Amino acid sequence: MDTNIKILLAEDDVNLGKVLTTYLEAKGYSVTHANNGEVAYDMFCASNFDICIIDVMMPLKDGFTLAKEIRKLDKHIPIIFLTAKNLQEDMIEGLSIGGDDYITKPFSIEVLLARLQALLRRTTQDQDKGTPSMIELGSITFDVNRQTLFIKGEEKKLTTREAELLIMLIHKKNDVLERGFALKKIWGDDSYYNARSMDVYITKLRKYFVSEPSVQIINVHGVGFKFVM
Amino acid sequence: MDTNIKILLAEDDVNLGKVLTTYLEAKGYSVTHANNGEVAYDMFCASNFDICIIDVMMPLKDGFTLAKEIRKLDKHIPIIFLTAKNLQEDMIEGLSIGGDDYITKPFSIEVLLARLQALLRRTTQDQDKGTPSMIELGSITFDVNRQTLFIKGEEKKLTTREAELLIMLIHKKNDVLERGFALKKIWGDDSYYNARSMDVYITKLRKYFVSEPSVQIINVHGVGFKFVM
DNA sequence: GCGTTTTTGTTACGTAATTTTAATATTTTT
DNA sequence: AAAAATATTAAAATTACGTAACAAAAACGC
Repeated sequence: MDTNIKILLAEDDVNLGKVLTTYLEAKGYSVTHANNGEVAYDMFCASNFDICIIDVMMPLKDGFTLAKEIRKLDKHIPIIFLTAKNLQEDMIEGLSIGGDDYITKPFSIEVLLARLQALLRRTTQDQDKGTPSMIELGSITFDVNRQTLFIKGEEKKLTTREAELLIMLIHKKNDVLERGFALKKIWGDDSYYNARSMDVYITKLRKYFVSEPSVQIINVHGVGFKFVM
Repeated sequence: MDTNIKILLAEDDVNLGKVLTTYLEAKGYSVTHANNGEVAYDMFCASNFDICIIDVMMPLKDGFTLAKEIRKLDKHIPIIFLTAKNLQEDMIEGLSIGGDDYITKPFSIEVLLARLQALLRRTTQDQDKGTPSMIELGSITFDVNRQTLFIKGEEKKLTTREAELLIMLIHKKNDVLERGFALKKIWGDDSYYNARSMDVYITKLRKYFVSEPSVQIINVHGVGFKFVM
């Protein structure tokens, strides 16, 4: 799981609440379970959640009222409604007061998870980070995004093919990158000529690393190549 | 209605397609209706939509395949699936390949509208947050609305084409913008001469960023261009 | 409307990337 | 050790990209 997503679960059915909590926690989420709408509201105020799952019919404060109050405090937080009622008017009301999704009971727990993930995917847009762009290869640095090697201060731009192949080799560092696998991934099929083409690129990559003997691309006869360092 | 939201509707059932189109247009949306997956894909490439509503079972190209292809070109566009199947596995698959919602037939048209609005509310909101008028590109600022770059205090007004291309590149930041895709979107078709024209504009954009080496427009041979920063 | 400016499109050609070819070398199998 | 399979390398051929210079079209001011 990403960075410990915090879920507020408002559900008065003790059984269902426990099942959901256990399941979601097993999936790596941090779950706070409230047994009624008022407690849920207090908990919402007391802490920072990433998403709310709210049962519509609850004692003391129903789910719609709770959702409206939460929306007043936070216009952006994702809200999923759970409900035993399958009335279309209720669904429309739930969505129109600011809910993002509306799941009717009985529902499969996997479906809830799928909808939860779909919603989180959309709301937590952190796609900027995620790919460590810089990789240290001994004294040589490889900027993956820029397809560039920095060799003793010198900047060497790689071609697309060179970069693709190097990424695959590094991904299998100290382990064999199989010929056929790399060929299919990069060249689309493992024909004779593509295999020779790959050989050409192996040669080119080796030349870039002559100044760094701790890095080597060694051949494993009949199998593929191994990037060792 | 906001600013004329454009919907791509991929639905092979002619009747349902017409009903939905009429209804959504009456609600102020602009609807483009495709009768099968292949036509839908072509239409997606040919213009700019705000949301896609995709039937899962369609001739020539099924909805899941279509959605995957669309997701490859645009990571952010909201997608709602429609389907006659009520299989949980299909719903989970649909959501996990990048769908935002999954509605099973028969459905009430009001429910579709409510879910559509809930999703648009979230995505247009996020867009406002995620794509502000001013975009910082290293030391250079790009005013999207005014199509202007601010380079070391100097104001450089971009032409429409330059701005269109730059916006598409930024939208795919650190990822490949496919040649054919950009050509169809901006130039209408991906003929040889339009491709050369695109090259010319890439050259122009690169010149604007010479003073900011952390920003680069890298060619991915045979595929397209990557705006990295 | 008319000339000017700006923007966009076209063309030609140089450069670079990739694939194909071929000659040679190495490793494995028999 | 010979034969077969596989690998290395340079170089030629092919394909894709980059850019300058020019042409056409659209937008603008008068």
